[in-house]
Amino acid sequence: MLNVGSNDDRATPARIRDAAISYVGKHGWDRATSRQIAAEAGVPVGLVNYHFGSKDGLRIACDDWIIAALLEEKTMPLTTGDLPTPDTFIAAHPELLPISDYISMSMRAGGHLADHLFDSMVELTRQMLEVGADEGTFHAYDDPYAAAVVLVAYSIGASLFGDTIARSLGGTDLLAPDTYQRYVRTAVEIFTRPLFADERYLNALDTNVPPVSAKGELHKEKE
Amino acid sequence: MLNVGSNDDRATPARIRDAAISYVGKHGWDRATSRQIAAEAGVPVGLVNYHFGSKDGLRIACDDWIIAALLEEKTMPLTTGDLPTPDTFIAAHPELLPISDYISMSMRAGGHLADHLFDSMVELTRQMLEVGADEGTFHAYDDPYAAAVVLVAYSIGASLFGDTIARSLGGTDLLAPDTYQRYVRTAVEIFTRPLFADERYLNALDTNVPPVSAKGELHKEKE
DNA sequence: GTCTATATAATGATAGAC
DNA sequence: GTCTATCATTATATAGAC
Repeated sequence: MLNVGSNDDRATPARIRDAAISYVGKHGWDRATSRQIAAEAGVPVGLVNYHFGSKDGLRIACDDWIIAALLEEKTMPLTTGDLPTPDTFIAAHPELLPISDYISMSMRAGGHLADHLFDSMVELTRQMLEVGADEGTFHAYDDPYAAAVVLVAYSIGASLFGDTIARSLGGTDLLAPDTYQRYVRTAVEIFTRPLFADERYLNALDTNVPPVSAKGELHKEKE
Repeated sequence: MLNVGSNDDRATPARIRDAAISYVGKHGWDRATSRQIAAEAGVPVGLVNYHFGSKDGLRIACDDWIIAALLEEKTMPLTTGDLPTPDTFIAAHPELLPISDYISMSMRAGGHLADHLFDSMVELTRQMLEVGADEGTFHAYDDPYAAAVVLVAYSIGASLFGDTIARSLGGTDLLAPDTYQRYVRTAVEIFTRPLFADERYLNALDTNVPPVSAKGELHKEKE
């Protein structure tokens, strides 16, 4: 899949779709144009709309293809202790690497694909938390589903800001050995040695004393 | 600031800039047009480029104004045990609420403002980790700066996916009392009771057995 | 199915009256 | 400084030859 070699026996719609996934992965849908995608696919512009109807039709086709491709991959290693971060997921499935940029872009942009991926990651994480809790390797949280939701949001944040993290850590590529080691070591330490030295904040919440707002009244609206 | 009431005594450049911040906060720079921004500001299109030269000039002016506005706010409560998440920061500075959407958009899009905000949040978090470690309320991590970087990436992820988190938790608005309580309670529990039930993963890293990357070596400590 | 050429609309930016 | 009118470009989408 996503073969960009010389002997290209893919059908035209597949070539256009793969070119779109590649190009959009670098520039996003807003900045990507039908002409640029067509040029990358080596076809004239007219064929894009002939096969997909419109640019939005192409986007939907790409999203659907991504979802279908991820559904075929069910070998996520639930046995390891690693959380299903995008990094570890891609590491376990290098054949999905060409679409990883597209996925990142989609998470940034939001929308249906982002929601779908978020939900899938939550479900995977929830299962891993369950297995880990049974095995005694993971802590059994009071609200396991909510814990999965929050952990997924965290891991996506780390994924989207991989380049920024690398830069902050003095490197250029997060996957460079030194930088990646420092990053992973820190992340693992955070989930091994709790940030809060004791349970005072948790107890404050459980005794109905919200620590954020001084007046104990949560915010009303967000404009 | 960002007054959109009836008695609008702001100068025209300020009105255009505020309208841009508001509109871009909802739609992003790519989808925002000069005409729509001008319409929201109640001025003809020509004035936008007259005062800011170009659309990109307007963007730079907005970014600079945001940075300046945040620089004026130095009252981030370092004494509390709260981490400087975007939520808590906005909660501490409700006058910045009109620009929170613009900030979120900028973090999604990346670029100089996003990098600047990320670095600022890292520095704030690093200070809080230091203070908290001295006070005994926070854990003293082996690499405090890297810990701040990772925690900021996590908090931004939670911030960018606030709506998605709310939806996953069965609500529509993350700041609705029930949903927010469930979210905060879970986040606090995660940072109170470590995900990893023991130190085996941390020890595995420290004994030179990287779980993800094939070849790895222990990094040298931060400068 | 494929390709060239074109229609239509919207954009950023500017010229010039007031 | 403000506003109207317009230019030049570029985008999506389509028509029609092959």
